[in-house]
Amino acid sequence: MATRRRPTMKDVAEHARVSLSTVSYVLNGTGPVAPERRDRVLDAVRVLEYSPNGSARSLKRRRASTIGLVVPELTNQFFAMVAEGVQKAASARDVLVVLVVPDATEQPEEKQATLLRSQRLDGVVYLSGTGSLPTAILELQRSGPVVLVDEQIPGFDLPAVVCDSRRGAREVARHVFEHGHRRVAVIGGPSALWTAQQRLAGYREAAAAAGLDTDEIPVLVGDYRQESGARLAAQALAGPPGTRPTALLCANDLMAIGALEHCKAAGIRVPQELSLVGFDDLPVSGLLTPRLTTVRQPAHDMGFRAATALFDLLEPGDAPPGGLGMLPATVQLRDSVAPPAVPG
Amino acid sequence: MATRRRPTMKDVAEHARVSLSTVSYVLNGTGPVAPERRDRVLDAVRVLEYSPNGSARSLKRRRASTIGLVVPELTNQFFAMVAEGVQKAASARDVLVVLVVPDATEQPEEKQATLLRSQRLDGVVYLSGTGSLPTAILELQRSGPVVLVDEQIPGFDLPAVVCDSRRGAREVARHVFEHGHRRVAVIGGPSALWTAQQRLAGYREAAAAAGLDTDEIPVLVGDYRQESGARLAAQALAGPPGTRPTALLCANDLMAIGALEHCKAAGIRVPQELSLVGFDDLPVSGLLTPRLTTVRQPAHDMGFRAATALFDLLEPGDAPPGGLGMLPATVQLRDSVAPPAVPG
DNA sequence: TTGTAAGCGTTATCAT
DNA sequence: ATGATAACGCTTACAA
Repeated sequence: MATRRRPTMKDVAEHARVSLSTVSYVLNGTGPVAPERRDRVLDAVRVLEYSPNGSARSLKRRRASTIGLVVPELTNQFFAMVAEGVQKAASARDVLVVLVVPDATEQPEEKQATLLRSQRLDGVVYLSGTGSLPTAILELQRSGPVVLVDEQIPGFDLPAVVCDSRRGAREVARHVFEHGHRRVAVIGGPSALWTAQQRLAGYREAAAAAGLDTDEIPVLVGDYRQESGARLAAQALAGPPGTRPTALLCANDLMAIGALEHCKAAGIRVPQELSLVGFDDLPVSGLLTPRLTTVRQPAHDMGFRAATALFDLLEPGDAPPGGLGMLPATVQLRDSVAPPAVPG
Repeated sequence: MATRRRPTMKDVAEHARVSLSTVSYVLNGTGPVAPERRDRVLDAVRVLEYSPNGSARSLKRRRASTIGLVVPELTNQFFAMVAEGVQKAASARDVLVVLVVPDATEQPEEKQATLLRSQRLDGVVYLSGTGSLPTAILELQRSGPVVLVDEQIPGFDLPAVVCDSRRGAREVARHVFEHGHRRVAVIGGPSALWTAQQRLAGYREAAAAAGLDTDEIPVLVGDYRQESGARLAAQALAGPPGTRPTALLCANDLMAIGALEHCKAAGIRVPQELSLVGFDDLPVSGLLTPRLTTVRQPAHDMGFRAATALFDLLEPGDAPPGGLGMLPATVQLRDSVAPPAVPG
């Protein structure tokens, strides 16, 4: 059987015995069309199973109705939740979402910028997540609208949707100090990342409020991945029980999970011998033993808002591009924090 | 500042003082161009920061260099892993991946088919995952190439990448029976799904081999979600300890996790009082207490292969479209299985 | 080796 | 209310 050519508007026009423009008017609801003729067109569309060619539309309209979503990985559930939020907002507007996962093995920024410049993407929701230099984002931003999620660049105020990491970190740390911990260590995120800085600042504020010397608190720098959590926990807990930290403040759940795994392997009981807190509230965190005390980020909502902000940027006049305030990060009290074995 | 129009090939041609086609030849490596002129073109491209308009290309080439990935949700890590595999294969070919997450609240099949027909997508990798009628997929398939993942439609042999669920299920169940369990219950997946059927069949084979009457084994039908696992576990374990099952065969990890949560809440110790197995080997499963005995599906690889198969379908002649054999599913022995408290 | 010109399938402007 | 017709930016015969 010969595979038939897909019908074009021309075919529809001929079938309905009207002109090309009439078909276009009907399809887009622009321009007036006599009821009888519009029915003929609609019929033809149905009969021929016509559907408009997206590439031609994009070319003519100068808009792809597609946005990009840059995430470092999908298996991190936080990113997955953000992605679902983005997808939901886009779907409501009949906009496609292209998944961009920068290959770790290459310099991805140039490729992304090219992609954005190629007009196949109208804009980008960007979640650097791990590492990635701020300057690269600035470069990207020259090619088209970019909205940052879970990230911010202090000097330049790019649109960004973040939550109040500093406050969340401060509160969860306060909870730890209120249990009487005095020797704590921080397992932080990549120091280039805004979230890592904010969380560290939050921890320090809480420590200061608890009367500790913040300079005395060891800060081990991880990369937000589970493995680094395990490795750094091992490092932090190397000393004898009497001198090592009684609590670990982990800048995200993944590293807290790594730390917890280390403790299990090393026979350190949590929370009896060591208290542990994370950040993100991944779905898994409530399933661990002990259930992890952490800070919830409204991931889905963040993604949704970021996409919404991007759309506002793309069609000015619709709504003010503002409104990307700071979302709340809420402490989830669970079982991984207890008073230190030896108070003081 | 006035925002400057993006450069087109025409601009490049003028800047380089060559014709349009010469630029095209250089950019696509088609047609011979004198070294000196090619440099002029490349220079112009750099100076003007030109990058080709993707929509125009797609229109002319009749190919969007974009595929769709249909997944029910991203927060399920199995799907996320598949997605990463798809993304990786696509990225290697400079093909974009559009994320399609069917909204549960509407009939998505028609929308997807329209999308595929609109030529914005060259093909689709389809993971129904939960529910979704096979017939809908057949309909979709009329609009363009579709490769199924983790799913199969018995009658019609659509290209599909699956792993050997039946064998995996049989082996993990055998492991349970070898511990001496006689009273077991199955928490199965949606009966319309191939994977659910296969796993159930595997469990039954193992039961038969262990000398049990397969008709005696209660099968509770879940939906592959955590909540249904919890609910069905409660139902299965409602009886007194002497008569209720001593082991639960769960058709996926999510339901096993739900079952485990129920047991914790109900004070049933796993594996001492109840053995539990899952299927999928989600990253979280090894972090649970007890660590979940389950069957690993090579999710990433499945996604990668599915995408690869789709590309083969799209450019015939490159490689034979075959090769989507059945991948192995391997049992992961961990801590959630133990002999029943009261043997026999 | 280089250039001209005819589409690709839409949308939008302008007459009618 | 309807219909020619000119773009949109690119690829590709075909001509030179």
